[in-house]
Amino acid sequence: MPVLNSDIARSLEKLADLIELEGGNPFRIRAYRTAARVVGELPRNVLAMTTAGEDLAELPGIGKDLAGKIETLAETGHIAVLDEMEKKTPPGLLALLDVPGLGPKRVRIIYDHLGIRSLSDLATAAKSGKIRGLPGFGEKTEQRILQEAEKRAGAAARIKRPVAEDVAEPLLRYIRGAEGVKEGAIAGSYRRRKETVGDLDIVVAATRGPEVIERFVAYEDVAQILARGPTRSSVVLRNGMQVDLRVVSAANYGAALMYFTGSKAHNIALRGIAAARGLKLNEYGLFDGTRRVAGRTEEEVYRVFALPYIEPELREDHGEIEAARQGRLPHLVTPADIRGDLHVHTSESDGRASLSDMVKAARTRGYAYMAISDHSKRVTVAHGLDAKRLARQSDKIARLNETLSDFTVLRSVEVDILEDGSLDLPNEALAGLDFAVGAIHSAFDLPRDKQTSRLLKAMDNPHVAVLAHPTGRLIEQRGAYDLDIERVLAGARERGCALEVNGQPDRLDLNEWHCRLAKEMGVKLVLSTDAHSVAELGFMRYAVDQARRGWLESDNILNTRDLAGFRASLRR
DNA sequence: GCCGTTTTCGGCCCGACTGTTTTCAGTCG
Repeated sequence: MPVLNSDIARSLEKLADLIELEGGNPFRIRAYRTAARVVGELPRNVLAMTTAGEDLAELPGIGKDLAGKIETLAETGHIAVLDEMEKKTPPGLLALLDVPGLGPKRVRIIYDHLGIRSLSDLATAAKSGKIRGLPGFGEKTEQRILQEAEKRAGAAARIKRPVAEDVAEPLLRYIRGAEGVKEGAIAGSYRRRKETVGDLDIVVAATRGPEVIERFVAYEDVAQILARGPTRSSVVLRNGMQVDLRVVSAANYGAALMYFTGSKAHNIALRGIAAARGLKLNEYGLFDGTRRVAGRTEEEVYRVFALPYIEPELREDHGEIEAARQGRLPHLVTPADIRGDLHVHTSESDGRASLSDMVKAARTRGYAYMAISDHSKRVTVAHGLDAKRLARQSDKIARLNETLSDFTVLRSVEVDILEDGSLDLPNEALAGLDFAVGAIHSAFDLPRDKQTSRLLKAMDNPHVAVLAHPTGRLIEQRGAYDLDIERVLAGARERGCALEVNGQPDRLDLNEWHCRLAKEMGVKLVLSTDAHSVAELGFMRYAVDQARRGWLESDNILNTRDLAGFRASLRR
């Protein structure tokens, strides 16, 4: 099995944990963690990069030493220093670090004094009251540890956007109802519009902090209060989500919003800029000594740095600061730019709404066009269409179009790509359509070469104008199928085939990195919902989010064009 | 271990909350 970037990142992270347990140099530890993050976020496989002769030491935060270690990890999956440290440390000890409230220092103390080396050891010791006597520990800490150890800490999965929104928006409205609240927002990865959210960070500008906190912890959905101070509080909701609230004054609001929007890496980079100018940036503002020079709005802070406003979706320390400095930040696509949906199902296959209902809903959304792309026959569970039924649907669409003056229904199909790369419908059937969307729904586990060729071969067919959910991943459920994404992207560009950014919250496929890579390579993209109901047409927003995180501009996306422009840009 | 608009050595982001202390370390974000 090839060593994935995520494997390398995990090894580096583990090494950092182990060094921390040993009480090693905190800055060395940070260097390993930074490197883990950088490698984990790389769009391309490390081995592919080094094979192509690229120097890893040119990556930010990675020097000569780490470049060597990373390369060794990529080639062998091992490095000596990690193997040695793992031998010295009981394997269960690292799991203790995942217990909230236990950091390296306390784990060390527990291990040194009591010989505890696993979660179950920990729970037993806590139950028999052995923890409370340790230096720096007390009764409360012991109780908390017991609770967390029994809960098997750190198991909380990340939450997908629709669920997060259902929880977050009512809660924010509730908090804003507190007296003296001037402004409020959900910050964190939620505001950066990441595909999943770990917890919620809420920032509020208010005159009286304690009253806002009081209202917050009294929210009916709160199951547990983790912390409550005059300006800050954390709770766990009944569904297990953690929510952190921070109350600041209106004069600090911009700085606080910025601070809690993150990402952490973006913030650290900004603070570096501040330090270089003799300034200090924190959640209360940007300071020159004790004098506040900015902080009411985010724009103000960026302005002092001589930077344009950086959209939250870009704040990942993935080059956005450099781009801002050079005045080449992308002009990100917005929902209003989208003129039509290109991947929509009806009750003819596995959709839940009729053709006319879907069309009506699309017109209500202000679209100029929409492509109907039901499944093809191979996908039997979805009642996929054969050539005959597809032709009948085309006729129906043609008749429907005659009744519409300001809207066009395009004839398409989500044609199944078979294991050998051939298509599930004959060319004659596809020729009667405006275009076809190709997609894989079977044989996910082909070896990389075969899977890649399969997709390339499917795109050889000139009717296939769009490749839907190109990597097949399902968030938190199933990884992408093994494929050479760069070959697929290059192949799509050569053939003039567009790749889809699928807005289903379980898919969001292509992902943000692929979007960015596609843009750099000049591959055309489309944003689609893959809607199976009227409501799911709203998933366009998630596709736009993903596109924005991938630095896409409306020019990179075909369905931002009017119908004539869109038709002209489709491959022939 | 990384890095350079003071620097190739000496720094490295910063503050709130908790629980344990009796002035602060540890943890978290």
